[in-house]
Amino acid sequence: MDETIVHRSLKERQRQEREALILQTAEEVLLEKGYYETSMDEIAARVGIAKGTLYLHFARKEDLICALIERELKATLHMVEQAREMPTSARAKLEFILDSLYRGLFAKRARLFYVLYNGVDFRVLREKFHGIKGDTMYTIAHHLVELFEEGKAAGEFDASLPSEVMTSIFFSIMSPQAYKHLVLEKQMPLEALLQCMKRIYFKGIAANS
Amino acid sequence: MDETIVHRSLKERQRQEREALILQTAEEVLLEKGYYETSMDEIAARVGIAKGTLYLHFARKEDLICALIERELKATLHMVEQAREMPTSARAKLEFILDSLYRGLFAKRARLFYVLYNGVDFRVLREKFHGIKGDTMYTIAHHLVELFEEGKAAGEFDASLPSEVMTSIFFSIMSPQAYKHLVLEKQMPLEALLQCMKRIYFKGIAANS
Amino acid sequence: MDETIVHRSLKERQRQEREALILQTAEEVLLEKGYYETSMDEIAARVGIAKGTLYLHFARKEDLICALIERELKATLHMVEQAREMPTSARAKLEFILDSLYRGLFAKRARLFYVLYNGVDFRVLREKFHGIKGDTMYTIAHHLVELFEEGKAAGEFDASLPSEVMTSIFFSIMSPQAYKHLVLEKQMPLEALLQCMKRIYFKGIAANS
Amino acid sequence: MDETIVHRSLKERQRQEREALILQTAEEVLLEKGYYETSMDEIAARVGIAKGTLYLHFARKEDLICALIERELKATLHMVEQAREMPTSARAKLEFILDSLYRGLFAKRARLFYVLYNGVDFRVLREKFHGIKGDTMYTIAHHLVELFEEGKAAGEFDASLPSEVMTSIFFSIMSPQAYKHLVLEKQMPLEALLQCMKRIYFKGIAANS
DNA sequence: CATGAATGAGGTTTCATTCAT
DNA sequence: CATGAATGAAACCTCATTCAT
Repeated sequence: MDETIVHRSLKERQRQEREALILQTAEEVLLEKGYYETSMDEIAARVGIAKGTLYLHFARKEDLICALIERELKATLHMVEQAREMPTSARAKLEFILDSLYRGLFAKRARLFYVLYNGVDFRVLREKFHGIKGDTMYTIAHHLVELFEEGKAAGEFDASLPSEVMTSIFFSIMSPQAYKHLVLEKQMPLEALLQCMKRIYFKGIAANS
Repeated sequence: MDETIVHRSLKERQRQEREALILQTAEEVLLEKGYYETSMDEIAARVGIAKGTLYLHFARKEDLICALIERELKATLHMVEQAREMPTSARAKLEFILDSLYRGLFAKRARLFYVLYNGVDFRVLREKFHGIKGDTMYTIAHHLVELFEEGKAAGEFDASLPSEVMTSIFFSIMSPQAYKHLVLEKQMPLEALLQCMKRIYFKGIAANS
Repeated sequence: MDETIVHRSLKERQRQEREALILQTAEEVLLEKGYYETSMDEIAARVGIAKGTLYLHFARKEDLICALIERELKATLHMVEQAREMPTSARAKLEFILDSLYRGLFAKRARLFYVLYNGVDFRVLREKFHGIKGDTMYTIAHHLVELFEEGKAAGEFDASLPSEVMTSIFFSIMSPQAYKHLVLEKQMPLEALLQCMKRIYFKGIAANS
Repeated sequence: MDETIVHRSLKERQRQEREALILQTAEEVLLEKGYYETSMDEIAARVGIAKGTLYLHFARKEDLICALIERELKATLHMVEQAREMPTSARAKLEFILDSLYRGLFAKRARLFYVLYNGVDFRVLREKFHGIKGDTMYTIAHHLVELFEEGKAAGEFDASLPSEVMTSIFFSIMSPQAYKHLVLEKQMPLEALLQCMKRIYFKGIAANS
């Protein structure tokens, strides 16, 4: 019996490891090629498994992408929760979030997140996706709203601005295009761009002193 | 002779009208479904013509989309040029541009423009597309940069911010997602959203007085 | 009345002239590109008429090609009849035919004729084509058979060889591939090739002296 | 381990068998209808597989046809090499080649070979095709040239005739049209036709004794 | 379980032919 | 008559998904 359990949990762990590998790989391909140019064949090949095996983990291409998105959203949520627990000003917490999202070669996560929130790609996935939104995405947004409320209460932010709008702009202010255009093409240092964005954004929402 | 000319110009006008209708329809489908989910079949069906007829006007799907994009970009450029000629402050001109882009049911043009500037779609079109970008898109961006310089010179905007960054944010600040989430789902009036965006943005880039 | 007739015959002559022009052009395109790569569009464009006009003359692409073939066959028949009337030996007549067919830049006629007789292209046209074969082509072949009989009677050719076989080989001995390979690629003079072919062929069918 | 190998080789053998079946079928359709009238749909249907399966074996229609051609050319080359090794006169070797090509219901191979060497089809394939020609086809032709040289040296053939011309005629002497006309329509026995052709050809190129 | 060959719906594109002007 | 825009059948090819081994 025990052996069976151990065996099962071993199998199960292997399964989860492979699933993680699939998600990792899918993410890479997705960011390289975009949703429609990404084929299940290529993902399977890059992972080093058969296409059929891919379908043992994710019954549809959609499902794979959704799992991917959910994974990223959960990691993001975790990061946002970390930020909320920081013993600093609301602004500092928000800056921490921005930095986390966008640092590290304009981290994959940020690009994925952007694609997710602003993207025009996954149009078809929207419905399914909404299930996730109502879950993780909504929680993230809610944390941010609370952070903005927190900042307003502390006199940091302009209380006459709706927190939802502040959240929306927060998520759209630094687009991958800006990164591509300014950092990659025009050679602007990422840090400089981030500082600039923050200056504009936080000044824009600052309380009138 | 005259008759021939009249006849020709009639045919030509009909042709252009139909082409406009195709572009119009393609735009709708494109915005509804995205590039990859848009089929030539569906466009033809919606226009009410045969597939072959579509190909008389646009030899490839690519060409149709590019024509579409070019049309919108040119119209946008025209609008931006109008703004530049206005006898008002730089900020007023920029507000005019924002209003033009985003008013009217979050005008299709804005969404297309957004997709165009921030999109992760069209990955395949990039080459051809670059011809357009490098041409019209670049000119539009250049006008904006000059508007920001103008505002800086007039003491309206913070001269220590790079105009390119201001331009990037200007284009990404109001994403279709914000519109969907706040206006469509949360029933926020578009005008209120626009005012809010503008307040944040222009305060964010304002000169330190 | 008379005027009508004159008018009609004028129209009719114009019509025939145009038809000839169409056939001429079609022949050129056909030889350049082959049957399947030749489009009615291109023929019409090269002739300088509308596609619809083409269809006033030839109701189907097949018909145009058949008319073309028939024209060439009739010209060939005419030439063969000329040969038959020559006051020379059978061999000289046959050489005249070979020269006529193959001289002049490996005359279009020869290539068309070859395509026609040996070609693998017009497979689809075969049925329709057979109607022509049974008409003109058959007559041509018959003339050749008679020429061979004539030569046999005169002791020129080997009487134990069936004239039909002699005819078949006569038509296949100089393929366009031989021309392409030897004359165009290997720079062999056409005359030398022709002489060579004739030497082999006529020696091959010569009477045992 | 062994099982895996066996399994693999079984799969591999099945794959090759199917590929052979596809080539076989494609050959039939090709000979019946010609390149342009042959559709991948029809080949798949005749083989009894789905269209997609066809594309697992041959990524493009072109590739399928080329594989077909290459297969035939290689088999032909093999046969020619066999002939060269025969301890007989050059003429006997050449007769062996002719017999091999044309016997057996005017073997498909001969027709394909003819189409290949003399065809006006495949215009589009020429580039890819040239790779094959320049490779296998050239080798075959070269063998023939050497056979003719051999015969000349042995006093069998007329040394004043260029071997290249002899080769060209050798390949064009027995056209599929002759076969159709004489054997199929006029009921001439294939053997008789072959004998006749050979008599004419070899007498034509014989040395003047 | 893992595999990957097989499937077939669906997409783009071409072009002979028709027909309203 | 002449025109050429419109048609739509049919071809090639891709790829998510299934399923026998």
